[in-house]
Amino acid sequence: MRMLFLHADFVEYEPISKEIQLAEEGIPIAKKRMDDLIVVLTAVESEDDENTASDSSTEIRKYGDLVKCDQVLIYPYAHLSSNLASPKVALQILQSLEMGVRKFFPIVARAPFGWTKSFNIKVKGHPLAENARTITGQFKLSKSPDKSGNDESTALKAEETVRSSWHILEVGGHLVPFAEYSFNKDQSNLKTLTDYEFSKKRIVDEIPPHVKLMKKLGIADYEPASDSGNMRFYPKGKLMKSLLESHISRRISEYGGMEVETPIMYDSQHPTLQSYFNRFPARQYNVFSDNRQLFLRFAACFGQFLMAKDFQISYKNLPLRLYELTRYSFRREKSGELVGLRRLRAFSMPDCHALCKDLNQTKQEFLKRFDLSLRVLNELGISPSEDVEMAIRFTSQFYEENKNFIEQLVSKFGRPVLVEIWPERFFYFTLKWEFNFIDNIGKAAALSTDQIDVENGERYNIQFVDEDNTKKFPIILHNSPSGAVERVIYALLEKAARYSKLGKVPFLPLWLTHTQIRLIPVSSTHIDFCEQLFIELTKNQIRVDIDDRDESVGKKIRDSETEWIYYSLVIGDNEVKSNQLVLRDRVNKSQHHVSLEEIIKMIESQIVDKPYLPLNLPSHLSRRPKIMN
RNA sequence: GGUCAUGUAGCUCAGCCCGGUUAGAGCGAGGGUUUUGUAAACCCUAGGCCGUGGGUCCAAAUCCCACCAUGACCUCCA
Repeated sequence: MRMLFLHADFVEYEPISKEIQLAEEGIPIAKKRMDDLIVVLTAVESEDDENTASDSSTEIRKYGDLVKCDQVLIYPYAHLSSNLASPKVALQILQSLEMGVRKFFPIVARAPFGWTKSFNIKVKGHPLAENARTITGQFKLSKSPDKSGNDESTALKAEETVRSSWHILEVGGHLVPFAEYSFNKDQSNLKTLTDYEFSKKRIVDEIPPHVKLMKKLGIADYEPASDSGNMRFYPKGKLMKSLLESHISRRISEYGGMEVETPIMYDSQHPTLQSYFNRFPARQYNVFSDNRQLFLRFAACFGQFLMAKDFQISYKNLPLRLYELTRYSFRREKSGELVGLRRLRAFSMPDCHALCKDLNQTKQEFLKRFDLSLRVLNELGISPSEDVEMAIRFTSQFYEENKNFIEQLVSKFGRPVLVEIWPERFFYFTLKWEFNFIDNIGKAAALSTDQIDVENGERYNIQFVDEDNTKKFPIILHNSPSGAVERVIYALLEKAARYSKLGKVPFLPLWLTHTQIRLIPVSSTHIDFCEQLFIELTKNQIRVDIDDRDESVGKKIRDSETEWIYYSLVIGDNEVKSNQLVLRDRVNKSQHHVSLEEIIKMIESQIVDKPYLPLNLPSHLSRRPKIMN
């Protein structure tokens, strides 16, 4: 049975004439109207029976709970299916569905069966207002909610997900059904992830702490004049972003990714893109220009695939790695999902694809990228062994045929992982994994991810010439070794907040901080000496600034602390005379005598192999505007 | 869209329940004093259509209604 739920402000319908012989009798020819209701457009299919009807009424009840609505109109709508039941059976099942629904709703109506009807409906404008269901005897398919709609067919075509089974896969290959797995104390995050994915339960209701931190530290903020989920990044945040991006890009380049740049908007009528566009219309930003409907990309896939299609590729060139860091990818996520930097509508995403010759090469390449992801994430300051949990999803067929390979991934990760198994392939990929960061309010956010895509090579007509001189479609891997850059910042801030909660000193990685060392002159007469130090440190690619404001030393120290600056040097007469400096270390809460050379060495040793960018603020604090507290 | 919050100075907030001088504080900003030794020097000043619109009242930041904005949750995540 196929159903399309529409949460409507009102519906008006009027039977016009009998359409088929078996049409219901005694139907008054009069316009009917109902307000604030759920319209269930329904098509009964050939294999449907009383059970499907009963399952369907349960689905309607659930939807009613969801949108808090207690009126239902069952509206026969044959156009939903190309596999209709015979009219006689269909009417019976519709009647039985009606009976079922009456148990759950005080007001239930059914439009006459077998009649040509005119109808007028106003669908509500919220994300859940359109919802499609397919109910069969075997399993239940449900469709993700769609936007209030203009295009009904898109809602029907939209992606269906099957009910999947959940497991925990241990290192060594032991696969345990979720329900039978007992989590030990160290696995509380894995448990949280599982609960989050599986039962969709939350631990607590509060604002994630990174939202306050991103403002307080002058990293990022909401921009009320834009669409929500489009953030502004202050100088410190912009620097941090640039550094993260540059490091990620370098590692991908070392791995072999060829960096490219592709357009951010695409024609929604383009034949290759059309199916994608119609699949997720609710999540697109649309731009109308010159009578064309363009949509903003939600990933770098299109650009790279359209590009690869025009390459001349030999099997000798594979695996072929293409990389782009999108600034931006756009996803018009539902407003209620947007929180601080966790999920945005415009975000920067490293997106690296690899075209592979066959499954064998795919698996080798996949492992390589798994290592790359582990490494990158770790270098960014997010520890794979402490801060993230892994989830892996695949079809049962892929598992049966590639058990060893999957176990290899788990053993590389080194801890049990959450597994979702699909009975069939419903997406373009056969396997995907992701690293999930669990934040302080028990929400999971995916960072690194990789997928094995067996569909888009053909869809985009990307071909390579194989050894036997025939053209073939490659398998495509989709990897982001870090996940969205903004989300990395979110994870780092949440991690720092966790430290804070545990009574430790919160900090961000030294190589990402705007000021690595602050010079604090005791009085204005010491500023000259600070400037000499400044030149020396800057020459060694250390970001340094001078607090030359007319404030007390105590005040300047305090500000340095609240800005989370690792190192401060108070410069007074003693330092000018002796050349011995006293280094204040915020994280270790200590002070010790050192020389300038030692400081340079120490900082260099901590940021080794990380990119450097100069300070993105005036070097003298007296020249800086107040950006945030 | 639903539920629940919130909206007062650049920022963080108090005042609202129980209506009544000229709406307060801290931080920040401007001016001055101070030239400072490891987490907040001192003094002065300027900042407010109390989200918007209605209503009740002699009187509304305060009570009522509507709207708008923002957030959390519901839901979901190519």
